[in-house]
Amino acid sequence: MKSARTYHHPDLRATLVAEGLRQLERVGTDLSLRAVAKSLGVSPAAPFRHFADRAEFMGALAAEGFVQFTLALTTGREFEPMEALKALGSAYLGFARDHPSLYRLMFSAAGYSLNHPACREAANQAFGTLINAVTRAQNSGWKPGKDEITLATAYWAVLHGWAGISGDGLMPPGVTAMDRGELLDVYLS
Amino acid sequence: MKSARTYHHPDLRATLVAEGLRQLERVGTDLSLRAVAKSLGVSPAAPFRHFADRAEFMGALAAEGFVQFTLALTTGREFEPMEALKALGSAYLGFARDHPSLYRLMFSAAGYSLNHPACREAANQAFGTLINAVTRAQNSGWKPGKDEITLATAYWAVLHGWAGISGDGLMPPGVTAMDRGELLDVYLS
DNA sequence: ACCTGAACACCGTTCAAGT
DNA sequence: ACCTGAACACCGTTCAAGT
Repeated sequence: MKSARTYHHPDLRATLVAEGLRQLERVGTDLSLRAVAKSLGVSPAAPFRHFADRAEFMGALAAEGFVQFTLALTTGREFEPMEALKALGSAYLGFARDHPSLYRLMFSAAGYSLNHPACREAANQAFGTLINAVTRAQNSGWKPGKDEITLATAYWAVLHGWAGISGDGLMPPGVTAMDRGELLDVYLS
Repeated sequence: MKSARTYHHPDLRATLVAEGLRQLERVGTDLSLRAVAKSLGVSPAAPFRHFADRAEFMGALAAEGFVQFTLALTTGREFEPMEALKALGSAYLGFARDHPSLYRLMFSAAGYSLNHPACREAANQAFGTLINAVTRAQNSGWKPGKDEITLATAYWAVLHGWAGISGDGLMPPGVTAMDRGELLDVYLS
């Protein structure tokens, strides 16, 4: 029924991921693998030649999200340490705001990120970027004496929590204005 | 086929919520309404006499979660303000740790909490408890001059982010030990 | 007023059969 | 090696019919 020309897709795996990322932002984190396949004109069973199951597919999306994330976090190297730390926070919140479903997926406990190895590695790299910025700030006199990993994790927690509250529409009315860096002044004083 | 005795359930709505909360913690946030109905010996269509759709059912679960949450947060009134603030944070993290799926559901943006009115009201009450603790601390000299709602939101963000990172299994190895209050010392110094 | 039974459109997943 | 077609068990949801 189908010509041999289109029977084998050039690179179905990559195309599925690309379309998956598109649908993720459109329909949210419970996107259907069937719908992704259908919009690519491919059979519902086709994705299973490239991903063991839906969880592995979602893990691939999350992994791709983490590399984009790390890229977005690599910023502010030209600033002085304290400004660079704020710039990183600003970039973090900007990414979460611009890719809400992707960000949510990346940090979902549904096992997408947890076991998926590529995903974990990409996440660790993102966290490494954060630690670097914290270390730089600490070397310039910020919060001396505290363990740097603990400090970085706590900073991560502020950003992660802020992104979540904001993204879930739970931010109290008066507070919305400061989601681009001023947040950090509250604790980073 | 069924006797008139068991045909009408005493209080199906409440029973559905109770069983829903049970299954939520067992199978996670993507529990099936059909499975809940089945384990109650009731037809798959029965829940729809009590909830408009699945989202409204999940909203009811989240609302129940928020009242338990508020209860858990009402603690430390006997302590001095700064200790009470830490106790609240400790209780917050304890709740998130003990009810991971419920906590996740409560803050999920899938629309469960957002529109659901009972849920929003319960969430606001929980946030009010937090603001009270922050105000008490501020009146005793903590971070003077900062807007109290902003301050409370930032504190909330630390806790929410910490709970998320911890619950998703993303906490770096060395940091796990301090999830019961010492976290706060990092920023609340 | 509340519940059932059967149906519908959807979903993830499997597997023999096609190219 | 990669994809299809058809099937299976599941799901949310609707609605006429039962109590």
